[in-house]
Order: sequence, then structure tokens, then C-alpha cells
Amino acid sequence: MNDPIPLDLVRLRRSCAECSLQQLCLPAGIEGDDLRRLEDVVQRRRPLEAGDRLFRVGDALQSVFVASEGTIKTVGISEAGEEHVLGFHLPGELFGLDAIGTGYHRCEAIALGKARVCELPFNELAVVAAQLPSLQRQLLRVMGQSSDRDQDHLDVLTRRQASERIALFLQGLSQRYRRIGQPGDEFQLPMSREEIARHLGLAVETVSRSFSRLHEEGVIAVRGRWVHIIDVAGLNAAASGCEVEAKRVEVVRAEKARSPR
Amino acid sequence: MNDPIPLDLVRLRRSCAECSLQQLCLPAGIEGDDLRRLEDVVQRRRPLEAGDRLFRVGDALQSVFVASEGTIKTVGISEAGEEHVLGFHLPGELFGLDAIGTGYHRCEAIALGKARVCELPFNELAVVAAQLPSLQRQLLRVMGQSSDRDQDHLDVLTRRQASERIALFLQGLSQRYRRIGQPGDEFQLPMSREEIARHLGLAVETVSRSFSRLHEEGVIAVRGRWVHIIDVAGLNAAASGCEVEAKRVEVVRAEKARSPR
DNA sequence: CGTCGACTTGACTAAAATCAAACCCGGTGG
DNA sequence: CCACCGGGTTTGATTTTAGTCAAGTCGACG
Repeated sequence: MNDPIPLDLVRLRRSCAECSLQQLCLPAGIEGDDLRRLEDVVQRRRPLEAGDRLFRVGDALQSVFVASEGTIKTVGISEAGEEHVLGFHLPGELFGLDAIGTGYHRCEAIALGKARVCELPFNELAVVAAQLPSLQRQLLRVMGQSSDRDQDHLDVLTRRQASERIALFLQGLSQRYRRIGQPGDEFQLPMSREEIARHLGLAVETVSRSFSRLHEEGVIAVRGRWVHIIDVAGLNAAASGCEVEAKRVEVVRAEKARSPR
Repeated sequence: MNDPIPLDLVRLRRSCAECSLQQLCLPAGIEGDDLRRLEDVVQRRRPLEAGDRLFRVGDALQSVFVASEGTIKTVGISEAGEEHVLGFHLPGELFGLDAIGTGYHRCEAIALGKARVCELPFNELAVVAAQLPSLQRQLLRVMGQSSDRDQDHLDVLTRRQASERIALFLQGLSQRYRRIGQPGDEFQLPMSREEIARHLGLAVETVSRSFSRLHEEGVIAVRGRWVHIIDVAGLNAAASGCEVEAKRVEVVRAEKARSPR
């Protein structure tokens, strides 16, 4: 609605050197002059509001992005017009690489809530990377990490049990939150059930039911978008498909004890 | 069993400049001296036999690879010990990038039959790429294409209907065969049903049944690993989930007409 | 307080997994 | 030459699971 308040402007100008994500992001391991040259490439952006788009399908590659606050989702659109969520990008995570192969974006990037990103014009980045071996190495590494997240997603999607997918999804989020210094056992989901469903290839109802079941089993506590991971071992078990059965039997038994008949 | 015959040795030595895949592979758009410098990095390999492994989970990143003849599969292994097939790599396709993020391979690469690959020691490649902007650009592009294939795979896995997954899988293979100058409408599958199943997140039986159904519908002809795509439009329809219904109804009707009662 | 959207829950249905049994085909050895 | 394996593959019957449709419930917000 109104212009960014002064504080925002200050943060907007904040350099990579001062950024709390520095060690997780592209600048990791880059120092001195090299870091300053990288900073010249990085454009900091005005805050994004929920639903704001950074790029759309078919847009020519201009920049790649790093989330710096909030969460961005990337969404692919099938010919039938169905959307599926390719990834959720937390602070420090690079995205927008999908355009590198063809030169055009294959998906679109949308802010899930108030968010902020750093934009890196790709051509400039490539030029500077060619000049700075440390940056080239780091760029490749960060690109690789981005592929690793895609791989993890793939891993999740090959699981047949909905409960496994949900458990793995939560585990993954948990780890990623810890990585950025936030509690991994208690957090607010930045995305809706619908978005989780379209990320995991499930129906919304199935997502909801899986959450409920994990809750009943005492593995997690959920209330709306608030999640608390109570039993890490239990979540691991659920993620690998085994022992969940035993757990459930236990719960059912407890239930029967409470209300015989 | 016995040593490679002389012909093989000749092919082994063949340079990128003489390679039929040149325009599809890393050297595309690289010429003269630059090409010679790239060739210095590329190591050509002895032929691989079915089941030969190029790297295993946990191996440190040494090289990335390009298939040059035959097909290589990459296989990820879940904690539970289940294998799932991450990708099939046809001639001209780069793989082994999975180690770039962490420095260690997350999957293993196995030849599906007699095959041949070009090996590119990653560090050398990175050094040369830093010196040759054309190679750096091309390397990024080829890496992007590799991600694009992963993305396509992901696309396939989010489809709920088994028939859609199979149809998309066949479409994808068809395109990729055409790309390397082989007929896209008639080919031998280099992989088993089991491997297809583990690639698509389905049971073997489901894969088999889906093939059979597409066959009955007259969309494709299958006999063992031999596949002939008869009705491209039909395959497209099956891939996007719609109209298959109509097709099937038709077939059922025809069936009834043939054997009333 | 009412309304709207997001989420949950239940009943039913459709689809794929599973279990089990044949089948096909290339290779082996009698 | 043919009988007999044994793998990969197909097919059938049954069970399990998630999808679908339809009601609710919850919670934020005007």
C-alpha cells in the first residue's frame, strides 16, 4: 500500500557482507575484493507481497534469485492447465535455474507471503564467475544444492504411501529451517494444504488426513499451519514406511481401552 | 572377455570433432583451439558391459560423464534399501552432476547393456571452463538441460494415472531418440519393465498392464522390449489423461461387437 | 454476528498394489 | 532335436489405498 518505511530501505541496501545468510548463500567462502565484485551484481529488491510473481512460464532468462526473507514457490503448469508446485524456496536458497537449459523459464515463481529476494542478473553473474574461480566454484556448488533439493523432491514423489511423503516433507522442511538458524522442531508452514498437496502429488484431503494421523499417533502436533515435531524417531519411521503400522495398532488399542465397545 | 578389437581402439581415440554427437553434446558451438582444449579434458573409456558401475553412492566427485553409446541408468537408494531409477541417459546426455552440491555422489550409475561413455574430470573441466567463456556457457547450458530432464521426470511422477506416466515416458524417450537421429516411432527399450516401474514409481504389473492397454487401444504396438508408436495423437491424449476414456469405451464397444455375450 | 475461505472429516468409489499363477522365449543340456 | 529350465513378462483375482464427492468445522476479518 504505502512506500517501504526507512528501515526497509536500510535493509534493502544491506550488503552481502552484512547478510545473516552469508555463510549459506552464494558469498560463502568468498572474501575481500571478490565479495565486493559479487555484491555489484546482486540487486536487492523491494519487498514482495503474497502472490507477487518474479517470473512466468516462457519469460526469457534474466536473473536467478535467492530468497532472503519469506518463502517463494515455483509452480509448473501442465498442458492441461494443472499447476504443480515444484519447490518451496526458503531464505538462502537459489531458484530460477530452470531457464538455464533453454534460456526460457519453464515455471513461475510466486511469493507465498511477504517476502524478499536478491536478484542476480544471470549474464553479469556468469561474467564475474568466469573471472573469479572462487565464485565459479561456489556458483556450481549452490546450483548443485538446488538440484539436490529437486532430487529430494523426486525421492519423496516415488514413495507410494501418502504418509511417507508427508513425513519426508516435514523432515526436509525441518532440516532446512535448522540450516537457517530457526527451530527445526516447531514452525509455521508458509504454504497451504492445497500447495502441499500439489507439491507431493496428493489430494488435499489426503494431506489433511495424513497430518491428522501423525497427530493422533503423537508423532507431531498440528494446528492449522503451526507444526511441532514431537517424536523425531517416529517421524523417521513414518518416512521410511515401516513401524508406522505398529504405532497405529497401538493407538487403536488405546482407543479401544478408552471407549470399550 | 577378450581385449577390445582394433576397431574399438580407433573409436576410443576418436576426437570430439569427429563425434557424431558433437552438435548435441558439450562441444556444440565450440570451435578451433577451444575445442582442442576441451578434447584434452575428455577421456574416452573402454566399453562397458551390462551392469558395470561408473560410480556408487558416497563416491567423491571425480568426473561427470556423457553417454556416447548405449544407455546408462542412475539409481538412488533409499534408507530402506529400495532402489529407484532416477534417470536413463542416452547418447549425448550428461550425468553425474548429482555430486556437485555436496562433492559426493548421491546415486550410482550402471550400464544397461553394452555401452560407452566419455569421462570429464570435473576439476579440469571447471578450470578450462573458467578460461573459455564459450565452454562455460555451454557447460551451464548442458547442466541446465540435465536439470530439464529431471524436471520432466518430476512432471511425470506427479501424474496420478499410471497410463499417463507410461505415455509421457514413451513420448519423452521418443523425442530423445529423434534428437540423436534415431527413429522416434520405433525402438528397442534398453531397460526392463522392472526398471521402468522403479523409474515411474509404479509396480511392475501396473507398467505391464498399461503397455497392454495402450496396445489394445491401437496407440502403440509392443512386443517385449520392442515398441512401435502408431498413433501419436492417441499417445498425446493418453499423456494428458483425457480422451483415453473415450478410446477405451470405443475398444470395449468393438469387443462386444466381436463377441456378443 | 455473519461470511468466506481454508481445513477437516466421513462415506463411497476408483485405481493401483499385492498375491498368485501362467506364459513366452532364449539358452542349456540330455 | 527336443525337453527343460529360469528370467522377465503378462494376466487374473483380491485387497489396500488414495481420490472423489459432500458435509461439516474452524478461524480470521469485516
